Amino acid sequence: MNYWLFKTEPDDFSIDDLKNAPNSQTVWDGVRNYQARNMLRDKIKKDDKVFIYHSSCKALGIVGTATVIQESFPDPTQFDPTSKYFDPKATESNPRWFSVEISFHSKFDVGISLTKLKSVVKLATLPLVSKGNRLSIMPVSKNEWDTINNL
DNA sequence: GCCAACGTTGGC
DNA sequence: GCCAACGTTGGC
Repeated sequence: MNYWLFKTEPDDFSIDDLKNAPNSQTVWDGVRNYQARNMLRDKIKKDDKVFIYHSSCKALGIVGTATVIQESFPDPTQFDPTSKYFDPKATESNPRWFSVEISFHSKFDVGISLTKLKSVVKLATLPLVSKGNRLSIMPVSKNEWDTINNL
């Protein structure tokens, strides 16, 4: 099993939105970065665990966890002309962007702030805490996962 | 709102 | 394939 961190802007889609979604699940769509795309397409597998991170907001931090329930399928929004994620260069036979579906697992009573994460020496390898990082999907090692869960 | 860091685009 | 210009991300 592998571990991941997904960023989301809570004004757009928060951990509560995930929890309150039908069946507490959602298609993780709209990722438009090739490095993140490759992970969604090739690496992220059913039953993998995911930290949900709130970005570009007041309370930056990890706010809960989710589980991958369906792996690697074409992101449907790339084919939808009414979607802001529509990509005219993508075709059904040659999709450019991929998604996974995740299910809510837990919401932390108190989020783990970015400041806190940056203060933990063992988490220095986490891409999230490095300057200029822009990956919206990133791998988390088992050690990092356990460390964060025990904060 | 600012701006550093990074990714993408497109001319050559 | 290089790289300047541009666009976006995202913390502060």
